Amino acid sequence: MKHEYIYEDVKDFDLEHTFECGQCFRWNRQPDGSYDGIVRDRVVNIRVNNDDGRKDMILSPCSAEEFEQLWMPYLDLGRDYSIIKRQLSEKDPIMKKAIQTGNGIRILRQDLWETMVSFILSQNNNIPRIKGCIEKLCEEFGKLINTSGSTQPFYTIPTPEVLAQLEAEDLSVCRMGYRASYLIQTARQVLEMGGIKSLQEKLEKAENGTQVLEILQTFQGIGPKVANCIALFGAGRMDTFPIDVWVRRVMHELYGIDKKHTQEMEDFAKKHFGEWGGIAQQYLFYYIRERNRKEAEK
DNA sequence: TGCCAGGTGATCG
DNA sequence: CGATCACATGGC
Repeated sequence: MKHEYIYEDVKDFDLEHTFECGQCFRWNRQPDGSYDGIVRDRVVNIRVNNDDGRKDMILSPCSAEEFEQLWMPYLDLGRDYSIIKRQLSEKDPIMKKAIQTGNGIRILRQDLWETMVSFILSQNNNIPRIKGCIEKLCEEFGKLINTSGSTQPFYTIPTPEVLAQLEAEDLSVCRMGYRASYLIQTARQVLEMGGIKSLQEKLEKAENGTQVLEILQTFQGIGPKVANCIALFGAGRMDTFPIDVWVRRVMHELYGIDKKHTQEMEDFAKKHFGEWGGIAQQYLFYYIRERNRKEAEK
């Protein structure tokens, strides 16, 4: 009998919107609508019982202690999103609509190294293929996770120590193309600076968001966009604003900013969305992709 | 078949 | 600086 943990009456949380808004790559929808996810060396299933508007979140397997220490912060459940949503909705009808569409998105507080790997692989790539590259990488070079009773094996993300010893050809089985050498070089750079813990401390000590981005951009394969994603999803910097092709589309179609004017977009985001830029960006990202998906269906 | 995908690095005016 | 191009891979 698996141990379950029930988090009762969860607010502002939607499984699909949170796990399929492009911020994470190791959560998979199950036939019953629940999600299996791999985080560090844990595997868990999360489902939500929707009872007359009241939602209970059920994690399995999960102890009370594990919930407090791992899942509570990971799922960002300590934050009151209703205040943020209200602030963003005011004075901006476009954002208001986007928030309605992606209602229940939470920004996951992911592992720093995992986000570095994930978003280095994300460049000039599409989400299904990114997921495939990451899974193959874990299968080949990660550690098998002990899940007693599970039919299917799960693996961790390989550490910088493991990846630093490889050559680009070793990764050819993962089909990540030219990004393979970026990954290896970045792993080596991380070791040179004393390991991932050391980088984490460095980021925590940074004076502001700009400095965080500067540090991240010293790694091979990490430019402005990828650095913003790592800062947002892997370092808890909610004040960042990753600008990718989809956000460019939103900024152009909905806010009337020229697609080439990146600086103008950054200034607009800072002024308009301020400290919650990252959350605003996720709503916009989800909104435009959802709209695009529905258009394609027709 | 050519274009696109959560871009970046290198190179050239 | 800003513009331009190559870079692997697979889906449509």
